[in-house]
Amino acid sequence: MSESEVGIPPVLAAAWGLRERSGKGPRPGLTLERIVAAGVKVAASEGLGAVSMARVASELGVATMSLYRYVRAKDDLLDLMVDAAIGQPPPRQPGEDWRAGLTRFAHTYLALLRGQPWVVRVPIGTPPITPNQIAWMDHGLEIMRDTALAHHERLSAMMTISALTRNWALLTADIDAAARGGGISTEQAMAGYARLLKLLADPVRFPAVGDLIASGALDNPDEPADDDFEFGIARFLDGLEAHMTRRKDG
Amino acid sequence: MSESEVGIPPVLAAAWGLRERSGKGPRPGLTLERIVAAGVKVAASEGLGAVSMARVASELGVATMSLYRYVRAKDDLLDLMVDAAIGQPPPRQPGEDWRAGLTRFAHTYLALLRGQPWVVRVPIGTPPITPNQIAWMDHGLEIMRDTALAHHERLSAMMTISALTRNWALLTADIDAAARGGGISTEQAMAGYARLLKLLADPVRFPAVGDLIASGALDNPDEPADDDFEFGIARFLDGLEAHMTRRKDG
DNA sequence: AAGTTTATGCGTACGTTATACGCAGAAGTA
DNA sequence: TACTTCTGCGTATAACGTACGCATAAACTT
Repeated sequence: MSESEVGIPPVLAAAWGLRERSGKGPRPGLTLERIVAAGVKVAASEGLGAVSMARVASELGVATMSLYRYVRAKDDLLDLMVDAAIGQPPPRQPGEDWRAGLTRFAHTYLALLRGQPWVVRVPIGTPPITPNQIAWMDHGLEIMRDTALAHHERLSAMMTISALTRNWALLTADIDAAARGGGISTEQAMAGYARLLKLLADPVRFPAVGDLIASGALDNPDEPADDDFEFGIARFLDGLEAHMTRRKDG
Repeated sequence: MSESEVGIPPVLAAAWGLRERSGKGPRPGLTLERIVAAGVKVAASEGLGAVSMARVASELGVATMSLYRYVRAKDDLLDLMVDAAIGQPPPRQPGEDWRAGLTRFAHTYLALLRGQPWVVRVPIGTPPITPNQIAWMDHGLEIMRDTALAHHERLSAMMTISALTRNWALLTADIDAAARGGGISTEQAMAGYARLLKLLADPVRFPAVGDLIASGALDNPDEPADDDFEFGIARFLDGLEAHMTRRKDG
């Protein structure tokens, strides 16, 4: 306890409900919860780009600078908004084995991010440590409780699944946003991407991409099926399974 | 060719060198390449946050608005900067099997992103389509050429490996940035995170996280070993392998 | 009851940002 | 020589995050 006498960052104290009011001074007219909820509302209806301190304040009918009595900076607000948006993880299913559990985890998380596409656009600046993020992490680790995996391997598995899910949510959200921006359907936006690839990627210079295009893999608009996402998750789970049996047998 | 008569977006035309000069008018005093290089230089030395149109222009000794003759918006510049920063992929190793190839791909890509941490902080808005991104994609697909994977599976594999690599690069860059910001070492920053987790995550409310902490998995600072990253990639490759043999045998 | 302490709401101000607009001048073409 | 087209860029605008300080409200102290 010599040099590392650093306390808990204010945002985290707020997120974990550790803010002690001294009792003095005027009674607060706002709560962090209301501010965060207002931010989430703006983000949900108008996108993350519309979330400014002024916009959130006007949503609450207060002055912009009033928010700074509850939040040190906008980044803090964004972190709290993400925590509120992901909410609590679903309850553990009793008879579920680890593979079904992790698959369900990925699907639930993806659906959640799909419902609030702005969440994956919030720039990340720290490892996850807000209450609901920890709760989701706990949920995932719990699913792997009875496996042969080491603890750090479970953590790594959680990171992998989260990363793949977030990445897929971001990619599809980008495509959707481009589609909405151009007034076309998601399928048309996908087709537009395939067309661009054909136009720009010379098959002589990029033979493997040329093969990909020639294979027609990009032509069928099976986008809503999330095939690529499923494939990535399933292969990773295959790998986990192989790793476990290898450990048991070896 | 009825309604999809949309042309190539200007940024992409620029990135692929498809800009045709009419010959008229004053000779341009700048080139896109110089602008992009200036942006990369600023990002490399002062971080992505320091990259403003004004800052890049001053780096070149021109007025801010001059840049807009070459770039439609700042986002376009950022996209071109990313493309320039990742550069061309390494050459294919002759006798390398797909597994060794994809492993090397991941390591090379990670090293590249580590060397320019700002790259993973550029907000992504579209699927990858700039020349060097396509080149990397081609490189990855080429590695899988002789495998039993379907084309869309190869694409999915590329996406998975890229996502995991980018995610890991971002996470470690965040920790490094926090460390530098607090004037401490990366190991100390990691230890600080573990300490926060211990402080905030109640083992009764979060039993699995409690177990993780109790296991001591977070205490050993084996950060530079990139163990978690390696594990994720290795399990995915295990899964790919299992999938292939299953396909061959089935 | 009076004074002290501390917190709140917020008006004002500042520095930065991206970028729309339009003009002067350069280099071609007719 | 006239006309077209493109360049560099000065000016201006709207939006942004947030530092600062003041008036005031509530509780604690004496």
